[in-house]
Amino acid sequence: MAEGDALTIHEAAETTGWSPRMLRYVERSGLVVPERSRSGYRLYGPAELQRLRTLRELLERFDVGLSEIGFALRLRRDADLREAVGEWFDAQPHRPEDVAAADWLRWEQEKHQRLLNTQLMETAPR
Amino acid sequence: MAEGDALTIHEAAETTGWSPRMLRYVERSGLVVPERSRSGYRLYGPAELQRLRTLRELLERFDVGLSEIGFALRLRRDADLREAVGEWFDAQPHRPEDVAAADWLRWEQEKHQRLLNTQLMETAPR
DNA sequence: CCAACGTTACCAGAGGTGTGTCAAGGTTCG
DNA sequence: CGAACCTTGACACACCTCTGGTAACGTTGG
Repeated sequence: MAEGDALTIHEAAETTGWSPRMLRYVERSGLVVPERSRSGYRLYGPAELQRLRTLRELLERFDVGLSEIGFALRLRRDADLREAVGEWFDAQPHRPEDVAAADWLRWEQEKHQRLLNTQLMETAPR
Repeated sequence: MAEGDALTIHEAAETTGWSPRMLRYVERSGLVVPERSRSGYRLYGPAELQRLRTLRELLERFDVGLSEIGFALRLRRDADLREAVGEWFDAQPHRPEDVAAADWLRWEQEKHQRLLNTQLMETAPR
């Protein structure tokens, strides 16, 4: 055990529901980056643990991926990008929202349906 | 040619630099959704053409993908999601970003140093 | 009528994401 | 010292993104 109330990666994994593998992956995505001990061990403090738990909830609740939150982070940091994207959206003369939204929704539903189907195929091959 | 000054998918492809295949893909992503003729043909008007050109520039300039702009669109439309993501980012007590980045860099350097040391130990034990 | 175009629905292949596992080696601590 | 951790790196696999095809079939216009 190391100094302070910081947990090692395995301990952090157990209390947050992530796997150690995924904690390293999350770190690489830049979303939760723990401190390091002198010898290089990751040290997860209470703040990181909380952040990991809420991140998990966020991903599940909205069915988004790490890369998407990573892009949101990029949007938040890069003012040029944020502005350019905003301008592109704002430059809609007759905003096709409703039609597009309906289409998008249908597509999403179909995706989930496909996923569900394959899962059913796997778990109930009888 | 159809009614008005609308172009068919092939014509639109030529003047915007996308391929017909990609125009359908862009449509499915919800970013540029053209009107349809009575028989189902896609009709690209001047607004859509401009939108396609600027979208192209946006993607190249920032090296992002359609799915990422699609996520930005989702962020813009879904207030719940936008708020949740914002809260998650804001709930950073001591924002580890800068420190963590610096720390990581230091760690990398040290690792290389250690590696170099061990290599020296191994290759020059004579 | 028929050539040339449109539609959807598939297959395919390269590259990224998400996740597990394993190997080779360093660290901690009883 | 030795067990039980930790580190990075790599292989593997399934799914998604992006992009190109091809097939089967409907539409348009000379």
